[in-house]
Amino acid sequence: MSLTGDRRAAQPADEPTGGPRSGRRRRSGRPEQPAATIGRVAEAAGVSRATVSRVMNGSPTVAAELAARVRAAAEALNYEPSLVARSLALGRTSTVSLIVPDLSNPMFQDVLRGLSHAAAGQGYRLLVAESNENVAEEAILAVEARRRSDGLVLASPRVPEAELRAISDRLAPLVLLNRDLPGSSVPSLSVDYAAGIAAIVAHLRSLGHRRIVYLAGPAASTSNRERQAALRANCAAEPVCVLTELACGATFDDGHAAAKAILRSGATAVVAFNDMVAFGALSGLHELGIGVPRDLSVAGFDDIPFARYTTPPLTTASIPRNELGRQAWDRLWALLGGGPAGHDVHFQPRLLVRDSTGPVPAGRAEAVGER
Amino acid sequence: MSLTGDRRAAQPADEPTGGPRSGRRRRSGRPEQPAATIGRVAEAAGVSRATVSRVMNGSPTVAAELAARVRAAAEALNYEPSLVARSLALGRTSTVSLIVPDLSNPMFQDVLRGLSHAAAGQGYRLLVAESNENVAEEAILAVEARRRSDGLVLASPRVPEAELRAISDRLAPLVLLNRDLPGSSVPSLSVDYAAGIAAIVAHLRSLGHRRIVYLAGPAASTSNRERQAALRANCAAEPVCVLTELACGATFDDGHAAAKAILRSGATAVVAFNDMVAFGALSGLHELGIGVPRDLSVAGFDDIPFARYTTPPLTTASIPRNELGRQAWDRLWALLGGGPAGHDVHFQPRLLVRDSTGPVPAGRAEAVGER
DNA sequence: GCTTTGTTAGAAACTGGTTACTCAGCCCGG
DNA sequence: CCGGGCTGAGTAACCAGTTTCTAACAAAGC
Repeated sequence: MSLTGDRRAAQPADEPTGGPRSGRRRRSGRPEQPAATIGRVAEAAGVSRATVSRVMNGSPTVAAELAARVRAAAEALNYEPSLVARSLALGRTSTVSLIVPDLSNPMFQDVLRGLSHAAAGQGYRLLVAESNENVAEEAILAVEARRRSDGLVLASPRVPEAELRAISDRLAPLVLLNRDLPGSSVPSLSVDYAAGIAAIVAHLRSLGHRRIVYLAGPAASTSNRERQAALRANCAAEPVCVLTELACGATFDDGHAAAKAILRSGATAVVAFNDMVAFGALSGLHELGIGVPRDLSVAGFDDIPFARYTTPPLTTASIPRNELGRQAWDRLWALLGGGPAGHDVHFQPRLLVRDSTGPVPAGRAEAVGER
Repeated sequence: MSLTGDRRAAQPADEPTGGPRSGRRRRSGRPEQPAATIGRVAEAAGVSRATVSRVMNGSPTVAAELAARVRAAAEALNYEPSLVARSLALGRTSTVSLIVPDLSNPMFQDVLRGLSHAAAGQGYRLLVAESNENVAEEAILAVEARRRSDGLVLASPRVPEAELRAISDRLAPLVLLNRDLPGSSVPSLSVDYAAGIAAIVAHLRSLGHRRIVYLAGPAASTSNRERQAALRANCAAEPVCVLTELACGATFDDGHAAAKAILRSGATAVVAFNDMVAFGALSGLHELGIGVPRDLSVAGFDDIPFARYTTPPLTTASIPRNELGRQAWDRLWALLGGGPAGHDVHFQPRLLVRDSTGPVPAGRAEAVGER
């Protein structure tokens, strides 16, 4: 028995010819040829593997005639370089990962698209994972996703800061979405929810509203906390502003269910956690015979694609979701090149005044002693 | 110069200690340790690489004490096995790819989610690519995505059949969405659009409608062609059915713009290419003062999440989008195991009768000589 | 004509894991 | 007391590429 024996030598010689040995794992089904490797192409072309590699990578240091021969051999064998082997040799996978809490959220869908497009421009592909299910394992998921790729874009509002800090260097190159890691050098892109809320409140005030009800999102949500805090701060700054808060949620149905409570609050304007909730509120109020914006004004947040099409079209704060993905790629690309990632960005929402907000109904402005 | 020289020997010895050599590519930023390899762990634990590998993979043939030592060494070095090297050795990446034409389409968003979840259950991750941009390169994209992973789910309505057939064995294991490859063994999951259209038409007929207008989707879209063909067939089967077709599109705005043409058609019912178009039509008709379903009935297709929330809520045909993704994974998983993929599935849409369809207005039923 | 320079292309080391095979050591029965 | 069976761990081949170093050869210069 040969000491240099191929460990597959024990397999039955089931190849019809003495030809190429079969791939380790063969699929059932089609006859399927043995998956050409660089070695087999080299053999067929009568050159070394190094030369094949050079030809496949367009190195100019190969004589034209030889290169043609190699290409012909590659073609004939249907050769495709193994990207895994290439990744190993190069130490680079040309893949980046994106982790989002919830793929059904339009926000992250657009981030996904923006990131995917931008990354594709540099030949990078995107690995996607949703962390919705097991919040506890979010950090593990992040580490694992990062290991499969060259970099990570992480939108993870729920991982505790200490834990995130502990693994942040294992995740680098890393770009954070919608949260930051104070004192670290991890680039972070976020939306200035406070500014968006401020714009909405200013708009409502300019219409004369002094009593506002907030339909709060999930308590665990960072973005809800930010929006809520901004709302409180903005109202506190205005002596004649009354803010009511209703625990609500993040869905259409949550907003819909809140309609009666909205009326009971006595407010003249509704600020919803997001557009879906606003949308639900619109629907619930409609069923109660309340006119919007005639009797009550309603504002959302996010500017999801459908916000333009509700009846009435929704006043909301728009955030550049695609841009968020694109810029995340810019940051990550910079980090991948070893350079600095550029400044953090705090995206400013843009107030979109549509038809769901209007002046305070006559006779209700003085409810809190206005003027 | 040593013949066994490390090719990195020429690099400046910038390590602060004589310690571990640095990783080939170092990032700027954090100090960053040298990325432990299995060899370094083996060295630290005083065992062979084989033993480290066995410990990391939970092989029971390692003495408990030794295993503990290895684990301690791995821990101390912050060792994480390279998934790329692992993939190369195992001939398996534990990644599958999904290619969709358009990530903004709710249909594919749900397929993405369903597939991602299902695949995660078996430890597989998902690589996502959108082929929207360059239709011409869709086939190339598919091949490339497939090469980075172990299998492919392809929703590619526009690649010509001949071309798809030509590359289908390079793409295997492959699962097709919303198209098939007759005569091949490639599993295919699709939606029976014809059945959905038939259900809608039957519903409209039962309400007395005999004049239907179809707001056609993009001409290049396979699903539009199927819906259109089914509509023609269904109407042809009914002697007293008049079908008008309007070139429209796939967006809200397309539907909105079609409102006047709808009225001119004299039809009593509208069948839209999809929900977005129906939604737009609803809006446009509303602006023209047309009551739905009082004056005109409107039906959509797809049951996108918002269809429940339009005013009036949209009658439409629902397709099990998540299920499509899940089943795609089932098929792919079977193929990855080398087994047969199970039967093709033709998902049957479910008619959801909501409020946007109603009886033909009095006085219009006889427009085509009914009864 | 002989050295110098410049191309090419090959040999071999390298990426970081996995695993078939081998063998040392131990326990036990004959 | 010796051979056989079992266990645990090491050796080395292997996955499929990339790249450094080296050497052969040709052309150019002196």
